[in-house]
Amino acid sequence: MLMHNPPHPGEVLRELCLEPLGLTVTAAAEALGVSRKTLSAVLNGKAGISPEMAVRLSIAFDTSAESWLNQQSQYELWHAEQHRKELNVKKLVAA
Amino acid sequence: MLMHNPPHPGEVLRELCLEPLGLTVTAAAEALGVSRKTLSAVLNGKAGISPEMAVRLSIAFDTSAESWLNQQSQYELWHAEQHRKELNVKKLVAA
DNA sequence: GTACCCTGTAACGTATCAGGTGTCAAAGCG
DNA sequence: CGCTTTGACACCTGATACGTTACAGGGTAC
Repeated sequence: MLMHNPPHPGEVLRELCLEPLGLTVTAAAEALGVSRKTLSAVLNGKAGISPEMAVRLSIAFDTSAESWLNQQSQYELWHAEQHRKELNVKKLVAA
Repeated sequence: MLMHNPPHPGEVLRELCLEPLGLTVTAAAEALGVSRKTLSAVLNGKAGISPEMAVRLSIAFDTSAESWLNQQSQYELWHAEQHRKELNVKKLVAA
């Protein structure tokens, strides 16, 4: 299982896509077809990477949409696991 | 890429977890700690598998939360890909 | 027929969240 | 000093996950 808090996918996005290309948030947002705020929110961890956003990233940066979505899933899953004991779930099959 | 419409993860859940164990929706919902309506919505494709639900499933059925979440991601991604051409995204790196 | 259980679903309210528009502070440039 | 650009924030909207309650329909047992 994941032991440590994974970084926001937006953090990875900034380091792996924007910075290497010297792209500003405004320029990247325009290319992606979203508002500056929307991209800004993603980059700062205020919003996740939606399936639609993953497709946008895959087109603009010629990457895999799945990888972005998987990163997002792992991030959300890690946070959900932190509340595992409060879920009050009964086991239906033996562990 | 995915060529065909993937099934709702809820459909898989019903066939792989509920039916083999002879579980009713009511019984499974109670064990999972959610309302019958919530589980029913998932099973019938009216709702997706949330990260929290994935953790619930992993506990109750001793399965991988990741696999459920990945199925959900693939499902959402396939639908998002269907609108790829309407997104108006500019390529920032060569394909 | 009557009673009971299981199911799906509609209506209502809650919380969360992606996204857009508008505004504002800070930094760069004439 | 102005002025543009950039990036972050506040507010509103639409969608969704979840809960409760209630209803209609199909079984099955009595």
